[in-house]
Amino acid sequence: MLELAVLGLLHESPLHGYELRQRLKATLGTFRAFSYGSLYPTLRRMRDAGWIAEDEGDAEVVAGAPALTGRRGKVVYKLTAEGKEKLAELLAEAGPSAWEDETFGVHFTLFAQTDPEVRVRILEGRRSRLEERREGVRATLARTRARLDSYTLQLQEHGLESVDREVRWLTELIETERKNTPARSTGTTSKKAARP
Amino acid sequence: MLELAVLGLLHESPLHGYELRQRLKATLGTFRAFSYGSLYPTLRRMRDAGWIAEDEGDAEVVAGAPALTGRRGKVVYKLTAEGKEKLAELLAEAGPSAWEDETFGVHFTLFAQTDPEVRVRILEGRRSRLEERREGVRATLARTRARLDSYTLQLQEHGLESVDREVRWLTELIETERKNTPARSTGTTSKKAARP
DNA sequence: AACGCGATGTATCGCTGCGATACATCGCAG
DNA sequence: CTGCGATGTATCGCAGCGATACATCGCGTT
Repeated sequence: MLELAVLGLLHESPLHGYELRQRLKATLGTFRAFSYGSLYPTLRRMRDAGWIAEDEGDAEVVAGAPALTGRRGKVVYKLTAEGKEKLAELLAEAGPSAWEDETFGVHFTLFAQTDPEVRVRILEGRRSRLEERREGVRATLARTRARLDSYTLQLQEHGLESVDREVRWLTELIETERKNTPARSTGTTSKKAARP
Repeated sequence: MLELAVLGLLHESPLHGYELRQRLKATLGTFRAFSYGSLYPTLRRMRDAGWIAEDEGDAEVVAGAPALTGRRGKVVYKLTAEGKEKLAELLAEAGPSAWEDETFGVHFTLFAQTDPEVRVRILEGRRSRLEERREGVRATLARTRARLDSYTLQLQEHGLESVDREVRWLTELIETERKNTPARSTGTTSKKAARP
């Protein structure tokens, strides 16, 4: 899902690997880093897929002595038309893949570029996912509570509270979101709206 | 670090893969699952390394028709002497590897089997690690705040608060821990104590 | 003037773990 | 007697991480 993040970032301006990684750190914050070990291979894959292209141009600015081995200028990437299409497609994605732990954060940072309806759907999906998990854990916990030592119990408690906290956060966001949208009809509008 | 978790679980009683996984879910709770995709290969690796051994015995209880293809009874594993050694070694580990995101939870669930001094050291290490991360994010955030849209900002804020929360939790735990131990001298005892 | 160090920059390698999937058996409810 | 959900073992491809290597640039110190 690094792909989505990269696409989103490049949509604003062309960037090279290093910069991309800085931005990734800046936008994702506490959530993840996306090391170079994933970035560069992904960039290559995306280039091969035709979603992004190398935007040579200011390479000579840096290239003081480019004749060493096989040149070493910075490689600036920018979105292609296909890339933009792909981005739009991924941004419209409001299915389970969007509310998974690893993916949700990325989607969230791109909410400014996301359709309001999709935003709400992702937020709600994420919340259900979390609630499911919480109930699952609670159930297992109820069954096994007796067997567990106090440390493990404390960990469970803490984990459960964390989930609770995120659920509450999401709920607030959803309400704000609803308030800010023209409120198209009440409750579950549904009736689909361009599902791929 | 599934290895540590498995070692810790098997230290209490012999178990087979499926059961191991149930226990893993029960003890780790919200933190992770450890799918079969990691469990079984790990089990094999550990067996090959000599840390665990297959404890055949009640295989015939289940084996109604064992002659099918190449038998299919449950495989019960138990700790070997080497396994116990390895467990003790890993349990004494209080270095950076113990306070990483993925590892910390596992260490924590095994705290009942861990030396009190090591417990405190892990807790403190984890806290510093978190504080470092928080400051790092805060710094980047201060530098880039202006460029970020409100959604991204909210994500940052939420993430930061989560980290804060865990730091507070750890602080409480550390205090409790100190209170419960005979308090060997005051503050940073240090002077080392069997570092591998 | 020389030195080195930290930021910038691209890239690879091995490893851990995940999710999906396959397959087989058992006990039980309809 | 039929099928379904729990029990049980196992593999495959993939994403991402952390460590590492290497090269250049701008900077302040000595």
